[in-house]
Order: sequence, then structure tokens, then C-alpha cells
Amino acid sequence: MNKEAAFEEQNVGKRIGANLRQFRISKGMSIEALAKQTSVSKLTLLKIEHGEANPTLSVIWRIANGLHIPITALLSIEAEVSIARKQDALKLSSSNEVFIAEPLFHSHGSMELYRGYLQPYGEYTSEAHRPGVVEFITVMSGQLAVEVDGQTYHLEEFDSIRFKGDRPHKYINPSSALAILHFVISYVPSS
Amino acid sequence: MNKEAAFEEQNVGKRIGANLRQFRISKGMSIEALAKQTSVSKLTLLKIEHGEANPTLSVIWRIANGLHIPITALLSIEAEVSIARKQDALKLSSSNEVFIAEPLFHSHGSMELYRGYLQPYGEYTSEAHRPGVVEFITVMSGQLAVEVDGQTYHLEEFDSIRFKGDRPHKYINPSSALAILHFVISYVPSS
DNA sequence: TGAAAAAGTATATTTTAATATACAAAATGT
DNA sequence: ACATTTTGTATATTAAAATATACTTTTTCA
Repeated sequence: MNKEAAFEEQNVGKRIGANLRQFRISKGMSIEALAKQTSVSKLTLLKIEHGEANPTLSVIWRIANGLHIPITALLSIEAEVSIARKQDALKLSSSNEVFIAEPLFHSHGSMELYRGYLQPYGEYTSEAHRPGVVEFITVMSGQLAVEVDGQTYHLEEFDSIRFKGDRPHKYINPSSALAILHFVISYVPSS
Repeated sequence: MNKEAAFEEQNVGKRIGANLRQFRISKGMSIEALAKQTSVSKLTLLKIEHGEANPTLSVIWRIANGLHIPITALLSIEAEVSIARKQDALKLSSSNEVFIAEPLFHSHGSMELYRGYLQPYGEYTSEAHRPGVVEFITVMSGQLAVEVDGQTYHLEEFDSIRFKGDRPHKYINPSSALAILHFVISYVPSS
């Protein structure tokens, strides 16, 4: 089984197994209880937890479903504390860009966070991202209109929007005040 | 195959297949070229793209690897446009909770978004979440102090913090103004 | 329009995931 | 210490994933 060398090298199975065990135990379930709840046999679950399995998508899905967690949660890893301070007003006003996006933290798995500033009455058209990308935008200050697929959505302060980012879309600031925005860009699925 | 009813009902296979096809085509590859690059047979790829397969983890991983995308991008399933409006001030002020968290959207893969309100001088201690969980908090209005591992971090308006959420932590509003917060809770891995 | 590439179909085979059952070992709780 | 639950092992069977090969249809494009 040479074509699976890298697969085994990276311990994909073991990592998933360890995760599964954590999830199961954190829910206080026995393997048999989980077997019942997921319709996956006890032995299969056991093998997966030990990293000795190569489960099918169906089995992976049934487990995630039975645990009420997303499939991708079965692949998680850690991170530490860090803070992203707001940039100086100076630095900001000196820019003549209509739209500025500041990455808040280094890319975290399949997710990125940005702080965005859109000038009064400014418009910005974004390229389509990769398929599967989903954007979440929250208005922290001011107002925002988002145009996706011909539709325009108006957001007031503290409103949020979610949309598929794999098509072109446009941000519009319909007001005379600077719009301060919060972006989450994600690949992550919905179960 | 009754235990896979929900699996098939939700078209998990078809949606993932459609994903794969998008990725492949966006890279301008033929199925055979992909077969060569991933060490997965042409027929298997074909079946997966058509949603007629139940691929093993190993195959899923080899494909993601061959395409140089994270496994979660491949397993990522759709999402539409939806908006979460800020709750009425009424509903808010009528509450006597110190801390209120409103889910913004339904759980999105390994990530959840909340809007949070912490009363003036209010304090809230959060349980430790699951291992692997990371929290991102952004102050949309007011101020916030976050206590993690004995350390206290002070945030001003529009600042953000990231920390491991798998230990107890505390939110403190050190000011006389309502703090309005944005939360991202994530399991997401870093590879 | 005609050749070449890509996509899809058909069939048969090999490999292995998944399950069932029974039993042994280890951990847990009273 | 003992009964009970939970975990892990052994063995055998069934179902199906993955592949190989050859062929047909469709698409591409020069």
C-alpha cells in the first residue's frame, strides 16, 4: 500500500481517532452507547479511535452526526493567546484606499479574520473566492450594503450577513460615516 | 442500507462530488490528470464527482492532498445568504442577565458566531470548552477585559483577542457602558 | 468536419471496510 | 473484594470500495 504512505506518515487516522475519543468521552458516552447512537458498529468505532481504520465517508458522517458535531470538527488542533489592536486613526486617514482589510490573526485552519474599513460612499468589488468559501460580515460601526448575485442586502450597525463567497460580490457604504467591519472568511461546511 | 438514509437524504456525497468537480475544473485538470496526481483511479474519481461513491478517508485525503487543499475544503458543503439582525433594544433591556449571547447563524461547520452583550461592570465566567476550541472575540462597542490562565487582557473598541477556549475564562466589562461583542468559536485545525 | 482529448459506461476482479458474535482483560464503582 | 461496565481481542462473514481494462459517447478545437 505505497500510495498511502503520506497518509499514514501524517497520522491522519490516528489524529481523527484521538479526536473522536475526546469528543466521545467529553460527552460521557461509552463506545457501545456511541455505536447505538451512530449506527456504526462498536468494533469499527474502536478501530477508528485506535487509528487502525480507514473509515468511509458514510461512517465518518454518521459519527459526526451522532455526536452532533460537524465532520470537520474531527480534525482539530490547538492555538495560543494573541491580540490584534485597532490601527491608529492616523495610519488610517492617511490612506486613500476606498477599502482596507487588516488581517486580525494569522490564518487559522480553514478560517481567516479581518477588520475592514470602507470609506463614506465607497464601493469595493471583491473577486470570487475559491468554491466552498463562505463569508461572514458584521457591521461594527456605520452601515453596509452587500451585493451578491444581483441582490443587495442592507445592514445596520451590529447586523451580520453570511453568503457564499465563491462568486463576485460588492461592498457599498451608503452613508457619510466610515464603515468599520468584521470579516470571517471560511471554508468550513455546515454538517 | 437503512442506516445511511439520512446520509443520502442530505446528499452528502453529491455535494462533496460537486465540490471536487469545481476544484478540479478551477485548476484546469482532467479526471485522468487528477487520477495520476492523487493516485486515485479515474473511475473512483468519476464516481465521487457523480455522488455515486462512498470514498474512504484515505481516498478523500489523497484527493485533497493532490489538489493542495485542506481536507475540510473538500468536505465543505454549501451555504446561502442569510442575515442576523441586531435584536431590539427592548428585548435586550428587559433581560436581567449579565451576559447574553445570541447565535448569529446556525453552526457552520467547525465554527460558530455569536453576538454578545455584557452589562456595565458585569462579569461572566465561561466553562472550559472542548479541547481544541479556539475563541476569537472582537469588541464592537465599549470595552472588555478577558481573563485566561490568570492573565487579564484589556481590549478597547474594535480590538480583537484570540485564545484557547479549552480552559475556564472570564469576561469583564470594566466600564459604565454596555459592551457589544463579536464571538467566533472554532475547532478549526491548522493544516 | 474530422481528429484528439476528455468524459462516461460496462464488466470483472481484488482488496478491504464493516459487521456479528463470542470471549478476555481492564477499569469502575459500591 | 466483587459485581458490573467498559474496553479490547479473535475469528469469520458479508458488503462494498477500489481498481484494471476495454469500449462508447461527448466535447473540444484546430
